[in-house]
Amino acid sequence: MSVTIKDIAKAAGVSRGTVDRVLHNRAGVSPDAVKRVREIADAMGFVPNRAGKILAARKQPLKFGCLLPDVGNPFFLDVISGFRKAEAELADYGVSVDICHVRGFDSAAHKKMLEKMASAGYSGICCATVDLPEIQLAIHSLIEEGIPVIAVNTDIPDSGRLCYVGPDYFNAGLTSAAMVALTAEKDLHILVVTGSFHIRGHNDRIRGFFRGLSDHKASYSVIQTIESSDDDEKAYEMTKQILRENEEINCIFIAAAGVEGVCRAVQELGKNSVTIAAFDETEETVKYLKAGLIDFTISQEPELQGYTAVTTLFSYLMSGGIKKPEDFITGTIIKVPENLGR
Amino acid sequence: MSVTIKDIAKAAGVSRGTVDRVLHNRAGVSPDAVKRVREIADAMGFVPNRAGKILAARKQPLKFGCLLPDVGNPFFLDVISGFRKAEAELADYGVSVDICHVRGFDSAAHKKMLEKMASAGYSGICCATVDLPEIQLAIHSLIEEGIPVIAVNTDIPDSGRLCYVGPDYFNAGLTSAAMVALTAEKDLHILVVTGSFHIRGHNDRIRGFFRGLSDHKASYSVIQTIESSDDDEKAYEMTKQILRENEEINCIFIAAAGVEGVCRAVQELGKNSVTIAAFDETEETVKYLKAGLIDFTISQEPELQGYTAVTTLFSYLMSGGIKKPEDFITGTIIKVPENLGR
DNA sequence: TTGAAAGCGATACCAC
DNA sequence: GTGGTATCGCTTTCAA
Repeated sequence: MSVTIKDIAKAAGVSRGTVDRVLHNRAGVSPDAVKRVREIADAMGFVPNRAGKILAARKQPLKFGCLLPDVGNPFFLDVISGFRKAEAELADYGVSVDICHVRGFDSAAHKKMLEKMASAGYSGICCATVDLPEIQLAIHSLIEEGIPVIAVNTDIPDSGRLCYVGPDYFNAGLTSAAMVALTAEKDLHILVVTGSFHIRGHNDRIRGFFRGLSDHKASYSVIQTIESSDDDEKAYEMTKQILRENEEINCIFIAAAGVEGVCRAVQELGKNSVTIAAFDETEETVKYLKAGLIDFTISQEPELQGYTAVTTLFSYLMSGGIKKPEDFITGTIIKVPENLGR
Repeated sequence: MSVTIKDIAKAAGVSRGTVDRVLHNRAGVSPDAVKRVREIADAMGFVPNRAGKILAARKQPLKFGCLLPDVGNPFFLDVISGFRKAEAELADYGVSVDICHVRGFDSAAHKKMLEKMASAGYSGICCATVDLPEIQLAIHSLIEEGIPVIAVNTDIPDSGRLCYVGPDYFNAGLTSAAMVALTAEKDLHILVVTGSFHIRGHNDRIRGFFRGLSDHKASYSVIQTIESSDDDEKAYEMTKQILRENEEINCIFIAAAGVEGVCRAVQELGKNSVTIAAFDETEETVKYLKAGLIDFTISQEPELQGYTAVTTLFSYLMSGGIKKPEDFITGTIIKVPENLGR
């Protein structure tokens, strides 16, 4: 059996209350007692018992807030189900999770939501937001108010966030290139469709992709790079036009949403031999994978992201915020029709 | 806040002790009280609080036993690290895990170990063993003694085991075929190297593979099927000879261990254009993936298997063994050099 | 057949 | 500054 507060109290010749005060760096203990308790606790290798903590903590239940740019973006449904799974698992421990929805990636809207969340009484916050200076500042002030923040899906390194939980976008691009190199013709003429030139994840995927092609000594040329703004209609129109004007295109790299639009254009033009590289396991990518238009997609364990973010926040608070948790990088998952959904 | 035993006791006009007795189907309660408590508990939607249970349960700590055929088989190292991870996470809750090592798949040795484990005082057992009648019986008697058993990595359907935690071997074969179809030439001349003709997982992978090739309308012929007994030396000798005698072989499907031997033979003969399909992310497959001899391997989340088996057993016991947990099928994970280790 | 009470480990709060 | 004590939800034991 492991060491308890009671053991320490006895060994130090003080009461459990005093030990608790020392362990939580609370004022009102004589320097002498502080020193003795600290030493004994260290010597005995004290680790607080989670079950006991949790039970005692039920008097002040924990509420977490999760910010998501998910209105109109089905990808985040899986992240949400991860949040909910964690909430269900931690319900006994007095944890509840609020989801705060925002449409798109408008930084003003995100900032406003973060400010609103600051005064909602959350014990911790998970957010998938944009890495821009005003957001970094908003997160900074949350942290100064003592609310820990975890960056989910998109990192915000200079914000003081506790840690990052999400994919390695560069590696996903790299892996996509490996799959293209295995699959496709040697002479690639590529159309790149990105979501936004300003979102780092998209850029990292593209960088990774071309690095990967180089690593594989593939000969390739980029015919054009377009921005879909995650809008299928726009992606459709632009793709169709560009494919008409550039017969030689034999590979389309879709760094973000817009899959439906691109695929529709390809299908209508009957260009079935074009290799399409996509990301994530959404309704659209699944549809076109099954249809055989897309050969593979690279996914990123979205549900695990949501789940891990919440449980990490909980563990952090339960351990008294001693040490910052490590970043959690989710897998680079290759999906072909055969292993969809598993 | 949720319903507690105290709430029920008050509502039913009995003591907490009586409620507890009813909830655990213990004798010594008047039929009248039983009925009332049951009804009220149901009506109020009582769900026992894990933290409370765990804390009270510390007086009788839980010990789990895990049977593994891992002596000489590096694949199981990852499964073990999953067991250890779960143990560390549940240490606060009084859980400890013993690993019982067995060499190979000799059913007599497995049976003996299971019998030994029966009298070691375990509250639950996880086992990766062989699906043979004598083992089924041994597991049956464990269960009759009230020790729940979870099958890890290899299912033993007719044993009364609580559930199965492991991969879908057939799907792994199917997915392997899809990768070969993407990668390789159209006219396949295949050498199949299996571990044992008697292990279902290996057979399922092979079945899945050929089903997948058919689905992809690949034209193929099987030149030969050999049994490596997970022995690299044997695999090396046989592969070398067969490759010499059958120049046309352009694809080797390795359903189990023996990767090192096969690859060495291929390398020595300079047959670098042969497509090799392998399984798992072991030291050997990683080595030959990086060397470019293997294009891809299909992995199965071994660590997650170990982790899930133990946590599932724990949850089951903590919930009072109310309902059998669901099977947990781990992912069919495609690994290329780029996404190794993530 | 039942109730009351003593824990499990950590925390909060009220006395002194 | 400090000790004592009630509490979180559940289990177990001892009396009655």
